[in-house]
Amino acid sequence: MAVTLEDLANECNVSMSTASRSIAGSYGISDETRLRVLAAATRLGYRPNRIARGLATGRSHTLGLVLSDIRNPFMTELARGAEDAAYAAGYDMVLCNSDLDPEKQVRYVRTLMEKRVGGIVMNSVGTLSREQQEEIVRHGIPVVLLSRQRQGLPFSSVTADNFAGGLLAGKHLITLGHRVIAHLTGPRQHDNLRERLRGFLKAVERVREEVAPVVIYGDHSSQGGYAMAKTALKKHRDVTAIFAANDAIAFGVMRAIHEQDLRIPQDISLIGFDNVEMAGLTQPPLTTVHQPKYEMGKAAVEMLLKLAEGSDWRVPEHLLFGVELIERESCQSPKKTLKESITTKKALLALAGHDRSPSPAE
Amino acid sequence: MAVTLEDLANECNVSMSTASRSIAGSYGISDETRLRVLAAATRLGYRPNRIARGLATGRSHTLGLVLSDIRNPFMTELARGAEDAAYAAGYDMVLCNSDLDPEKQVRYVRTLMEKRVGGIVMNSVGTLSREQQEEIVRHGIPVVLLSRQRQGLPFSSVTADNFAGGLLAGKHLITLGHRVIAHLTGPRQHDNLRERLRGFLKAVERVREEVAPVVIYGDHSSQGGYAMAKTALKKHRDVTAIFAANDAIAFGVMRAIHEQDLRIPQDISLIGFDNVEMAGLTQPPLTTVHQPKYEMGKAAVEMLLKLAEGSDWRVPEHLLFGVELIERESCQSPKKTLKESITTKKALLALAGHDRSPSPAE
DNA sequence: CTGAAAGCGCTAACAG
DNA sequence: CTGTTAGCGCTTTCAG
Repeated sequence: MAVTLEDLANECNVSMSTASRSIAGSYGISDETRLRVLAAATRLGYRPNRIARGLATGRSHTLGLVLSDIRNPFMTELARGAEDAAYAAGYDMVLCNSDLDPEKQVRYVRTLMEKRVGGIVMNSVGTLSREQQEEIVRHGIPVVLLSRQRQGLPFSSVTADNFAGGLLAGKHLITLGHRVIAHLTGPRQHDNLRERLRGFLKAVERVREEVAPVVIYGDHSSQGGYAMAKTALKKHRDVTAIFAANDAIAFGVMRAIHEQDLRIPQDISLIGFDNVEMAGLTQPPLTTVHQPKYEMGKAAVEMLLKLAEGSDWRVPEHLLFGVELIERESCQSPKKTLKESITTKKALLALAGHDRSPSPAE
Repeated sequence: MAVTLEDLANECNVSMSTASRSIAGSYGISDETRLRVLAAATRLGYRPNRIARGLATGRSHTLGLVLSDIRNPFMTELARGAEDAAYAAGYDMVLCNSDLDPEKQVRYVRTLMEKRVGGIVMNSVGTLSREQQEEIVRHGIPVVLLSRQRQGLPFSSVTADNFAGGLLAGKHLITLGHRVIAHLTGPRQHDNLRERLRGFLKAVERVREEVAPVVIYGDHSSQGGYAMAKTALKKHRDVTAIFAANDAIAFGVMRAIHEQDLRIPQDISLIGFDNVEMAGLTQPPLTTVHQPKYEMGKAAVEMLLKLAEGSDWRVPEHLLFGVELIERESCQSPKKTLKESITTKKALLALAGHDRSPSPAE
């Protein structure tokens, strides 16, 4: 049905190899024949069959991306960076939503391996058993872990500096003068969240005698954030600031705070983590720790491609991206007097030091 | 390097066909040999090479999904529905972000065709030239348009009832008593948006003599929404309600309204469209028109699979999903007296008729 | 129930 | 510069 290379060769009275070379643009073909073949190709509407080519060359020019759920805006950004890098290199990217379900995860990885993809960017290894991970290693397919790390396996990784981020957030709140700070986070086993917590605690440590950190574990989603905030606000009435372990949690917190008829930042300061797009659009705009999500996704497939195309076996690389505090309008110093309970935006901005103009004292 | 079917066959002292049949689980193999082969397969760590299989069978068990940008939460939801349906059917899905760039679009579609995918779910046809669209038709690859329609081409489609949605939104605002309503939308050529506008205008028409609709065109993003709201609020000071053509626009509108020190819904009612997840998390939660995004994505690949697997040529199908008004807290009747400028949530809910308990009068 | 053999469409030595 | 010849790893008639 479809026109094949052989048809094309016949049409031009050349051998298949000549036709093949002309299409591929390889060396050793006279301009004249190449052009003739190319012309015939468009005339006949020839489309190379990449799967045949893949069988012959052993490379599918496809990559796999497995993550828990593309609907998470954080992942979405990673995915976009990854896809762009793949596209730039002439690769396609198959998307796999594992939902952290071990069975789906395994099935996806198997399929990818069976399709002989050039490599896999993986965001969710946690649920893979040791044995399964070793199966992957044995198979020899390049893998890079994205926003995730794993000890003891020869997988490369690209991550953000979660510890530094936690430290940054903690410091910011402390510098602002907060002394009773709640940190709302997710499951204890979650490596990234654990690092953020560690960073936060480190910040607190420096002023150990005056600061009371309260750590609440829950679901790292907006629902979880809502629930955790409710308990935090009830149990710890003296809390003046909340550090949410990610922006989704922070959104839930905002809702809870508003429901209590409290104001952000006048009554409670709030800081998030990730800097997803929506963080700039809430009321008030959320101060948060920025992770270079797009760049991380991009870097992950670039690293993967190096592994996939480099013939030699290399030791795993680990790329660590820096993070950055994005100051918006959800934090201010805790109010001590009624007077400091400022409501006009202008005054708030001035207080938060948002004014970018050169300070007169400098 | 990798163990092949031949290796497996040798190991078991059977022919390749027997081995093949055992793996595929086809009929006509004694349980005994099948089990023997299967055992050997796991023992040797045999992984079928799907690309070889694809070449032999002519089916790649892969689908393509091309959309403008996965970072748009609306698309993300479509994509997830699509991917789930693909997974359920044993297909993989390659993700293509076209950015509405004609060149990328073409390159993606070509690659997909060359990889002999079973079909393509397309959200962005608009930028394809007539000629290119016909190339696709000629190629014979199944295509279903997702959240997009195209006249004159034999492409199936699944869309939401945008007209009904616009009507719903308009009616809601009018019923609430609003008489000066602004509709903030995107480019005029955008089919879905045009339908929403049409629905809105239809709602307005019924009370033509008293209602003044003002339509503002801009960018259908939060930035665009912000900008459009600014002009709307400046030029039309009597506006009491805004219908944003999608939730992203609405988020920008919220920001603009807050910046003017106006309140939602006390001063301005706001209604969106799409019902993305974040709509339930803003302050106040956004009233909006729900599109069954996930289901639409799912339905699109199910339809595609029918086309891909059904041998016979069928006429294009068009699936139209209903929409639904989700009443949250961003709308109320326009205030006429100072007294009606209610601020407590309880009173607001009562006013908006959110109380689900049986009304005493019924 | 099992085996032999002919491809699927393309690439890649290896000769000319 | 161009043609010949083997495969790549699997499925699938067609015989037995």
